[in-house]
Amino acid sequence: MTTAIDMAMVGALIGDPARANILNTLTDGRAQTATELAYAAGVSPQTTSGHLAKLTEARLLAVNKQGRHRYYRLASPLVGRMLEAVMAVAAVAPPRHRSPSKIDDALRMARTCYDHLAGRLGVALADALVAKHGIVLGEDGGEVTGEGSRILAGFGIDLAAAGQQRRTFCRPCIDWSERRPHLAGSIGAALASRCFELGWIERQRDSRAVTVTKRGRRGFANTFDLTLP
Amino acid sequence: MTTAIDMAMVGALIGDPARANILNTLTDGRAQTATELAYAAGVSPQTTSGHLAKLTEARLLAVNKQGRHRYYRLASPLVGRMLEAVMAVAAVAPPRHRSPSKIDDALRMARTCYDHLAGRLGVALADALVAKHGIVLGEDGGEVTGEGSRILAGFGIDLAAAGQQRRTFCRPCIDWSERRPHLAGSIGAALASRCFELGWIERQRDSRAVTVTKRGRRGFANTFDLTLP
DNA sequence: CGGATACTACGGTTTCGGCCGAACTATCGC
DNA sequence: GCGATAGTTCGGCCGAAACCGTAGTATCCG
Repeated sequence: MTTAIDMAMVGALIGDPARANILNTLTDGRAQTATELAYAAGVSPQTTSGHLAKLTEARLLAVNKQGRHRYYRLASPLVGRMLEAVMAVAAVAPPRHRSPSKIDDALRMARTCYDHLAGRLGVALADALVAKHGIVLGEDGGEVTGEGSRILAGFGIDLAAAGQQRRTFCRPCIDWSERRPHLAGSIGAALASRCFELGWIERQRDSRAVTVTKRGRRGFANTFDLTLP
Repeated sequence: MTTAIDMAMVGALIGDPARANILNTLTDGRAQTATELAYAAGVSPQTTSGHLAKLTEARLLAVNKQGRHRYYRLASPLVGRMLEAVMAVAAVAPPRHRSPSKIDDALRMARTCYDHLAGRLGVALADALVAKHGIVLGEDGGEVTGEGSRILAGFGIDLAAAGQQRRTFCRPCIDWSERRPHLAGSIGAALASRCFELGWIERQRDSRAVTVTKRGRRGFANTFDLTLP
């Protein structure tokens, strides 16, 4: 069964703590330099370099050379979805001593996950859309209703423009901090980018966390009946 | 980042060749005894026992004790989806010496993947439904059209009964042998079980492969305009 | 009860791979 | 050109874990 060997190879790549840290920090979709990743991984630059070489050779990462910097990023959305899936299992799997306080509060509140929103904000947004009957979410799929299209159009997301042939899809993604699904897929991505565009949320420096602005707080309340703590 | 450690733990579990073999043979959704898995893993029963214990403790597998046998199976669909995702990137990732002939022809032709159909049959079925405009498939989502509901109903799948509140969803799943999406999700599962029910396909002993019966060949041709080699 | 089968527990060996220190190459700013 | 920064390569050390042989427990069958 030659295919299982390939699976093992990918698993082993994820299976090292340093590499897992690297992959984890790259799940926000942005590219990072080798040095930044070394800091995130908690190992020396030399060691990090080796890890990055392996990950790149295996096509999990891609590199952009820019002057003396090398920007690493996830090679494809496929890799991002795989990491999501692994995280989902990891969140449920171990009965181990998990100290919930260890998870950064800001991250737990709101963060980006490749191209969409996660954390309490992401989950709350999904819940709000479900409550308004704008979307229907199941275990392994989701659907935008007619009402949902209307809501999203009102929010400034043009579903038709998003592609006549390439449909805009709605995919649930299990949130590892909240253990409940949030919105991924093209709908999730469109929602997130529209929120950035409106200035409702802003990326934090050196973190996957995002902060909800004052305007965003009002906006989420008005548009989605969503009250954030 | 305590969460990356959990991810690494899961990755390390997948990352051993013996364990990868075990997980891979369990992706067909059936339960297997420790001895059968030892054979599949290619290591001694003692070693296998240790691996199974680790996988079970991490909640990737679940056990059913029956007499002196222990039946191991994937602990949840979540684990199945994770393995699908890992396989998908493993299939794309390595430029390594991959000998395509090594993949068993029967497996390549048709097999089960947790609860749905994969291989050429699975991909062809998905293609046929797309061609008939019964479903729309994108990278990370799918949708059943009105025409699709009609086709499926004619095939004996009652979408309404499948759940009023729990909608029947359509999810693409990248096939590692064909490198193209086939149908997963509740639609994929319903299709597969209906095919078994009609006697169109049959499980092979000691393999994840399935064979298309004579009746199945006619049925696929008549119902889905699908000609199999 | 007694032998056979299914599985698990323990101990010792060996290999694999992560890690860092030191040294090397490439780019930037001056 | 020169020093500084970003990044990689090399070599040696060391710990974790996979593996099997042996031995032990549970279950089936006659």
